[in-house]
Amino acid sequence: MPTIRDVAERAGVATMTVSRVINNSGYVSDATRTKVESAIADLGYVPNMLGPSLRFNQTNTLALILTDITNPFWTTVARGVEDAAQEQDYSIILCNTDENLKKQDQYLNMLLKRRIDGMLFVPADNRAESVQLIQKQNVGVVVLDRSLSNVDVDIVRGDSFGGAYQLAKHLVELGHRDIAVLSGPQNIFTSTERVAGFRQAMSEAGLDHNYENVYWGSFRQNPSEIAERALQASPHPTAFLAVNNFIANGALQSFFQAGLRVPEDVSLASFDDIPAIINPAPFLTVSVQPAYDMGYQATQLLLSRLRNEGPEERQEIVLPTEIFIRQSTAPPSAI
Amino acid sequence: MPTIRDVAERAGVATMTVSRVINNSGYVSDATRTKVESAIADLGYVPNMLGPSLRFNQTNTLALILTDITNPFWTTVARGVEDAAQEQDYSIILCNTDENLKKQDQYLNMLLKRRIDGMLFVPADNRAESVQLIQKQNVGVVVLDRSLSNVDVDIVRGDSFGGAYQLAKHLVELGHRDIAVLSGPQNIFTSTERVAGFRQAMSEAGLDHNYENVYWGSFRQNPSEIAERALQASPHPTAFLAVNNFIANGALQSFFQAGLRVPEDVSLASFDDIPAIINPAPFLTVSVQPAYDMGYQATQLLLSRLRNEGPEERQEIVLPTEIFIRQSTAPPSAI
DNA sequence: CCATAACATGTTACCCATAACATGTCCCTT
DNA sequence: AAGGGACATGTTATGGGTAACATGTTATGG
Repeated sequence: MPTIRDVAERAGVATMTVSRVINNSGYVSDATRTKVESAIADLGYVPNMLGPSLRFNQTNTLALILTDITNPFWTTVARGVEDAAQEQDYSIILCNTDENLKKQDQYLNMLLKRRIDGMLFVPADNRAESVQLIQKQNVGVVVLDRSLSNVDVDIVRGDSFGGAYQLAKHLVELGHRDIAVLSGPQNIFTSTERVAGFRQAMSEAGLDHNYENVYWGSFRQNPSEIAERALQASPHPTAFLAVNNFIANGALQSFFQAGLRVPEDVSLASFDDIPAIINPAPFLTVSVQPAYDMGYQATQLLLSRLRNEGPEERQEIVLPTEIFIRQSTAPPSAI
Repeated sequence: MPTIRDVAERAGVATMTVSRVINNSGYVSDATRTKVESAIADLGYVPNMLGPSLRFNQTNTLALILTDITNPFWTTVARGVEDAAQEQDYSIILCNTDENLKKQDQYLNMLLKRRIDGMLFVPADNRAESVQLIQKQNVGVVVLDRSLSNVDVDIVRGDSFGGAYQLAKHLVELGHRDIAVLSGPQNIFTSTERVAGFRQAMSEAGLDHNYENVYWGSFRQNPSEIAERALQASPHPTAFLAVNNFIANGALQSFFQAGLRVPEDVSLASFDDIPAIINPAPFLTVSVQPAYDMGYQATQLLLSRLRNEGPEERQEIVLPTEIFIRQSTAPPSAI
């Protein structure tokens, strides 16, 4: 691999002059520039970013730490992140934690050793420690999708409360009285927040007796298990609010196995859409978060922080959700 | 940020001793180890990988350059790549080229400047130049999904020919005679290879007169346009073989707009599946490539190359596809 | 014609961790 | 008792680029 020294030697100039040519900085005469450029071309020289990275402690690299890129919601977020980063000449290192704290900590350590400039971070739990660890190392961080209390950190997330409220209200207005929530873990913000939105809608509808109708579970392993549990109630609920798309699809499977038709026998509403190009015939009534924007805006915020620009105080940007009423929800059947 | 020197000073030892403690290399007495470890903890020291990276020209970083992570096929590949990389302590930089050569070249340049150790590369065209550029810079590369002629490079891909052959044969066996291929660009291997598999099946069935029934288009912009063109033939084909999932979904949309039912009026077969967790009620007859394995195996091959292990000669690993016959294909209706 | 600015190029120090080598101690073996 | 291996720690050079500073040249204007 040729270095800037090899180029300088071949062109008969100092390395600094080569550097000026490469970065278009300072004064360089046309004759020198030409000489240097042809030396670069002859040698096939490619500058080594590691030098300046080490010297100035700037790697132009961000990390995106999320639970699982396999979920189309996160895929779309990732695309927003990547696009925003690319516009400003930053690279993205991708990390899947699978909601696994050990894996997450491993990744965080590795990223800190790499001296990445910032992280877009979907924490696997609601502790403050991980974020504080990052901040202590002077690495920028914006938390995605989930809110954390007691931490002074920028957050970009969807309106989980409002989305769940709208979906629950929609089910109530269809005439459902016995509605259950199929939720994720209790220590994850989106789970609890969506449950809270549901409860608010139920309270307002005077259905407080169903306030506790919440089945907690996992976002990942065996997503149909949650719905199976909920179906054991007798009579089973007539409507279900799934807290994310994986849980909704798991529920669909267990409804199918129980011989229940959607929406004739049970209604199902959920969060997050599948892009039309993947699913051309969408069926589920959903509350959709602006996933791409979430990634894009969070990255812009992070990059502005790295430039010491942007708002003084910490931001908690809550993006509005949009409800799409489709075929999976209908009035309850007369018993 | 504390450096190894700060730790050494605080522990009253040489930096080299600290290095030995961190990397568990060489001899260190227990007493010294304890001193150093508490100094590390006190200072919150995190080693800076950039030093050794610069010194030894090894970044423990790979890049995954693909067309669009938004496509679940690529998402799954990406997951395989990431898992394999993580097992061996490598990070993945994600790049979406959108099949855009200019964007691709930009990324390649940026990655070379970063001195990444290797690339998993889905080339946006079938030229040899891009791969040669990478190889000239002494960066490992494994080409994914697409074959390139005239380049000495490892390739891991699915059996596009065989998959298309199987799907076409399936349509023929159902009784279809007028079958069209909805294809991608002519300069992309998977397009041409799948068209070739289709033609082989048609030839064997004595349907050579339909040999040219191929509609070329784009993988990305306006995926329903290809099917629209194909429908203008009169009579229109009774069966369609879409060359990837995006094109298939675009076709479904244009069939719907034309008032054609699938499979009653037209049959549709395609490539690549949507994971069950995303689409619990799969409808399309598809030829499925082992996407996760493709990513996983390619990464393992790349990493073995970086260690100067693995097979002597270049590998072209062709992974078998599996056909899933579902509701989107049926015998042609009597006219 | 000289002071000064603009132009042009060069020199040096620095970032951080570690391989390679150097030095020294202690204990065991013959 | 001497020699040698295992143990323990330290010193130095290295990698590639550029900010900061230094030096020299040419053009401009009063």
